[in-house]
Amino acid sequence: MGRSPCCEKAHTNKGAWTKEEDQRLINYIRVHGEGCWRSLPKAAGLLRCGKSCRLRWINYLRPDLKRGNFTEEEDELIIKLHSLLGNKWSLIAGRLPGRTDNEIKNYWNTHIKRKLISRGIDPQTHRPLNQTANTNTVTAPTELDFRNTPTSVSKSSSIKNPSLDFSYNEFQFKSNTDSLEEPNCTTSSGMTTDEEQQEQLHKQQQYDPSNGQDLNLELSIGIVSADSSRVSSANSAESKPKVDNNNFQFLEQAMVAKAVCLCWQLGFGTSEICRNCQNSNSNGFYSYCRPLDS
DNA sequence: AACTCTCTCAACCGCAAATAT
DNA sequence: AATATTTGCGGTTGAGAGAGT
Repeated sequence: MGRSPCCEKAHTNKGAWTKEEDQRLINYIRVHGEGCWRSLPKAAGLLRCGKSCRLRWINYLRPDLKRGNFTEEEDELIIKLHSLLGNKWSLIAGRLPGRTDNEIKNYWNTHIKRKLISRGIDPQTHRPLNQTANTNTVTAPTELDFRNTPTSVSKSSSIKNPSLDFSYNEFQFKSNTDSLEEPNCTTSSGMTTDEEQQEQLHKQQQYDPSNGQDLNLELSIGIVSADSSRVSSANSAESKPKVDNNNFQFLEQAMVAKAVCLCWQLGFGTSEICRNCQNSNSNGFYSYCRPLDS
């Protein structure tokens, strides 16, 4: 038996949204909040399917959206994140406050791809174009590389290697429940997590997948155990900490659980997570760090 | 002015994961 | 545990705008 349609297509509008529809949606969400997208259209008096409402809100109507062109800094960050994560647009968007996955995806396809090609870099592999024919040679010091992995593969491919490096990140994960231990616990490698992070940082500095460019991603991810309320309820990471080795989200959970603010690691500011990192977004990740005085 | 081509981006679609029953 | 339902994601499409002829 196939899936039932998400809505009664015969009685729903499609295509561009009118101002009146936008206003109805905004008004409804102002009063009732986000969520329950399935029932929202009827409740809000909209002849749209729930998915359409959700998309319209997330990509266009949300008040915290940043409008306008991408900055050079955002360009570079997207490139770096794409080299790390591949086409994980929602994860990339999680690092760019006010930007949506759809927006970044479009921007990537229309601008950044071309930009990289003009630099002589293959936008899929992030390697020089004349080397992409030989990309079977794995040069990264990693056992799992998510870059350019089709969704179906990354979601279904087994993370069976017991010693899992999350490539290019300063954090190393093990694909067992130890990965969710508290900081300072000794891991299977015999080092404390702090030591591992130091070493991973060192590795990161040594290895550069983007052709000699600095790959300090300036990523920062909050310690979920310190205050799990910071993590959005939309993210099931904290509410269902089950470990699914076949699921990419396991890595997200592990990242959230184990990683710490890089600013903090590097000794910027105080002994606490910087305030940029405290602004968790809907993915449950914290914003990437900007300089504290920006 | 009229037509064609190219580009952009909002929106749709199908699928899979997550959640509910 | 099995099935149904909802949500979220990534790929793709197509309408509209702008540029070129």
